[in-house]
Amino acid sequence: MPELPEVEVVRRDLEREVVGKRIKGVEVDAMRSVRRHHNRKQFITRLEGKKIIGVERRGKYLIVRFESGRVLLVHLRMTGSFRHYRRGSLQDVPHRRAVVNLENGSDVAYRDVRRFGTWLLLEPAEVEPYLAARVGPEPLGPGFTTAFLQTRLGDRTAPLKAAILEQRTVAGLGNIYADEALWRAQLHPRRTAGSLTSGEVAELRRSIRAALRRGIATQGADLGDGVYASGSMQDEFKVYGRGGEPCDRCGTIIAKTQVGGRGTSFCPTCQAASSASSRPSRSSIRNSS
DNA sequence: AGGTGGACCCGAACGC
DNA sequence: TGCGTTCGGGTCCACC
Repeated sequence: MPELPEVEVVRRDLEREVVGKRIKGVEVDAMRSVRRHHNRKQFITRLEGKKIIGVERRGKYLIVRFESGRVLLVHLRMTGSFRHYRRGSLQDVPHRRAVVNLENGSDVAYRDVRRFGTWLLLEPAEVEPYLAARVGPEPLGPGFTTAFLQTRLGDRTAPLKAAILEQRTVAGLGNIYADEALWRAQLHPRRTAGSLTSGEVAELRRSIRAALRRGIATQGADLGDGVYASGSMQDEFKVYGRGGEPCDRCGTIIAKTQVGGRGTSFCPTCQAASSASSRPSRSSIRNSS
């Protein structure tokens, strides 16, 4: 599912294909978010003839900026994806929900099997307030400090994993990279968020950043399900989707459970519920024999 | 106020 | 084989 690394890969692709281009036409079919927030005809009219000057990202939101200052805010949710087609090669793929025709003759198609994805056209003054209400500092940016994370976890009683999944705490973190980050930090997903020592918070911050960076470096994860992103991160997962397999660090069988209503995979030994002292150290990483 | 669980959606995987 | 059921995932919202 697209989380920060996958969305960043999509952003880079889109940036390369659409920045500097002008929109000729837009087709929108069966998009709940457009019907809910806009008059469809007006939505299309507002995009036609407009020049795209940038594609940015905040958390999992894609920010398509126009010359006018208006912004198309796109959230892929679970199964949203974009694909760029050269002039005349546009295909009528299953679950295609929208197409943006560019003036150079190429097309950008939007696919979304489960139709959770959202497109929202915002006026210049609306963009920052909208995002500020929903997402915190970029975890790979300078604002994501240990002090910030400590404040967000505070004395909260929610499970640690639920706390870091909040987008105002860690913008762009989703279920997969949350599990991967907690494995790296050797923290139990059900630990009470407020129970972490400052050392553990610092390690958590490092682990979140490392997991996300690794995701970007591998061009994100490709989990099929109609998603076009084509990275190789799925081959490097330490816990996600690996329930029943041995932990790379200690050999214990990876457990699969529910935390905060979300499927959660973790190593019961490395990520013990308490007592950091008895856990395998980073230096005892197991050789694959 | 913080925490929890359901709704949204639909294909895949599973059970019988 | 074919049917029905369950699951999952990000975000919002209602409820406690």
